[in-house]
Amino acid sequence: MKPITLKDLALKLNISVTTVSKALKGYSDVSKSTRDAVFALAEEMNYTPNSVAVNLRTRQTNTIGVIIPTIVHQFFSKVIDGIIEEAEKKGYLVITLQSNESVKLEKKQIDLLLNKRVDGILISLANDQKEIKHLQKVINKKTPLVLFDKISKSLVCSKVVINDREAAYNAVTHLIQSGCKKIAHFRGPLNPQNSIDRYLGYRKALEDNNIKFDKSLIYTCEDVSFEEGYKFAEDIYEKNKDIDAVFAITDLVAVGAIAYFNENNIAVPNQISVIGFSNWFMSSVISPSLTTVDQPGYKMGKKALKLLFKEMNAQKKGKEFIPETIVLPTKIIKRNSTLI
Amino acid sequence: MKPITLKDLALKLNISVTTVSKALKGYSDVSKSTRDAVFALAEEMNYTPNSVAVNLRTRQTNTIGVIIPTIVHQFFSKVIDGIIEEAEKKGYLVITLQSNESVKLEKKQIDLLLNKRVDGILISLANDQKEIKHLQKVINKKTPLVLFDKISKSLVCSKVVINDREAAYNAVTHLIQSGCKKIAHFRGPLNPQNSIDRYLGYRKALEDNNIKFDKSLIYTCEDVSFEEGYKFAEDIYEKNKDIDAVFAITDLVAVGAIAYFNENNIAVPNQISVIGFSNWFMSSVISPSLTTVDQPGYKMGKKALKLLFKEMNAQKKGKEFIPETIVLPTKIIKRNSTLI
DNA sequence: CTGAAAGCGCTTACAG
DNA sequence: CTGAAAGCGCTTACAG
Repeated sequence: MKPITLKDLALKLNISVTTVSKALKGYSDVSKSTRDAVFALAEEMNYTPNSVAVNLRTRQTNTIGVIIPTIVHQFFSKVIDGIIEEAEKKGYLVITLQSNESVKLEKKQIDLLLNKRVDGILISLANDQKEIKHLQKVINKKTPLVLFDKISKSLVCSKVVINDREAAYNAVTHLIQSGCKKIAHFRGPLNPQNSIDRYLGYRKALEDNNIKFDKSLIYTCEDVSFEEGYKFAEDIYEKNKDIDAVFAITDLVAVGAIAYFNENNIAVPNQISVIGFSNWFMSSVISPSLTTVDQPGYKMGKKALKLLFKEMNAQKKGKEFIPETIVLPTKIIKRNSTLI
Repeated sequence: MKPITLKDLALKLNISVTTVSKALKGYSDVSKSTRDAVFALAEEMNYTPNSVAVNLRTRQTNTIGVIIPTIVHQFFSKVIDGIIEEAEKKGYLVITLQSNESVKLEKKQIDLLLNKRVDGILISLANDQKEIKHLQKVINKKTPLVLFDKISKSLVCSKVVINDREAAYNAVTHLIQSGCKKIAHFRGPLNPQNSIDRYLGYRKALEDNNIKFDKSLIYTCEDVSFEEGYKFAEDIYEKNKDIDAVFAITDLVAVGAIAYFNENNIAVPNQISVIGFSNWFMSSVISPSLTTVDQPGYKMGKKALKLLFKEMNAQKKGKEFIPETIVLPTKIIKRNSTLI
């Protein structure tokens, strides 16, 4: 039951391992008769090459590593979907790890992947990112690295993102154009760049429309959860009956807010409009259905992998590679939680 | 920038590679002074072992492979979550592959994982499963294998499942107890075992309650989608105005049905009750919220991996391993789409 | 306590 | 066209 090796084939055919290897790889300097014999026997004995040995010899594993905060999250599972599909096309396998928003875990996982000698790493950073030494290490070791969605501006490497600031700007502008004037923002945690950017987009939209920024209308999520959305909606409504819109950091939070409004007979969107971010499937089936910003997860996964391959290929050819940043377009999906 | 190897350390310390290796692995037959020197240098030079070489030498990769139909599906992403968490605890990495419900792809992926010499494989089968040769191959090669959720009865290996028949039986009984008499079933595709079992549970519940089975109340999903739920709801309502309940193969289908009923002012649950299966997060936030059967994905992933390890360990010790089947409990989550 | 040697299963530059 | 040899980076049984 031990796997068949090249040696087994060579022994049976009475030729050298070298020749068997070359025959199997279709080298031209092997006679047709030998090649045929090798292929026939390999087929018959059900030979499959031992990837581990090949990897060691070629210093290449055809494996890439992916680290995301959490997989049970529609956006990230879409990204993973895109990555796996694209990787498979090129004969690569994908190892997925979850940081659970912990930088400590993230560090350990980077080391695991590095030891595993993956050919490249794709990562979306944990929220409490303050230091980036572990990522700098990846770059120093010349392991291709691409950040996506949750990135760090201070790292010099390729990135795939959306323009969070602009997307948020557009979302809030949409609310303003529909007549809203007192717009709350349930923002994300303080650290992540995309949470900051969405907040800045919100502020800019207010500014450009001469709406005074009011700090008391800002709530900060820690877990970015349904419960927070619900709780913040309750709190803000009790303190500001005249609030007329909520821009939430993500659909889950928006759905929590809508749940509170529904339960308390506060009409969405007639009294309060709500706009989310991400476009989870869920948002299309709740009532009222949620207007939101579509965030192209699947595409982001594909693009991130393509960029990684580009870097890997440049490296193989010994060429210099200049990091690229790809900004994917977003669009507002208009549904029934906003007036227009 | 080439990674540091044992040889590099040995050269610097003027000792043999053997001793360096032993020191690093904490063998007792290395003097303390040597060990200290080795550790100090390894630390200083940032040595990390090359897993590929270790894997080749030890014939073990500390990697397991997982194949699921699709990752963008809350149930499966929960399973993956459970698998990854559990694997990480034991120092294992997880390669995830999606069959997209294609057996052809599944076969290729099995080969990939086998070539990769993963230490074990976890799989939830594609729907159009008719043959199982590729899985039999895994067993023949003595690679530990555990099936979960979507299994094949004819394979002799470990399995982790829920009792689909019983769960469906309970769901339908719940509808009957609430007074429903004309209960439709939007079933899954014809092939998968769990789809068959849920259908059988439905029939048994009718039988035990003296409700005559009516073939025209059965609709068969192909994609198990929202759209199918919607379409089937429309069709059945047009043909049977007196229908009073729908038991759907999965939440997504149930949510599609509810969407149709809502849009057409057919009161759920007062006119028609709806019960789903899986307990996606979505089900708790739609209106009316969906009564459903909770399917423990996270736990299933953990259990499947534990069973796999059990088999791997037995194998290492040369012990015989008798395949086990674990049946996880399910429960009905009562919400507002049913009368009680 | 230390190390030479063999070997895991491949690939490839080189010689013939 | 074929193959001996070296080597990828480790581990481990064995000798001293």
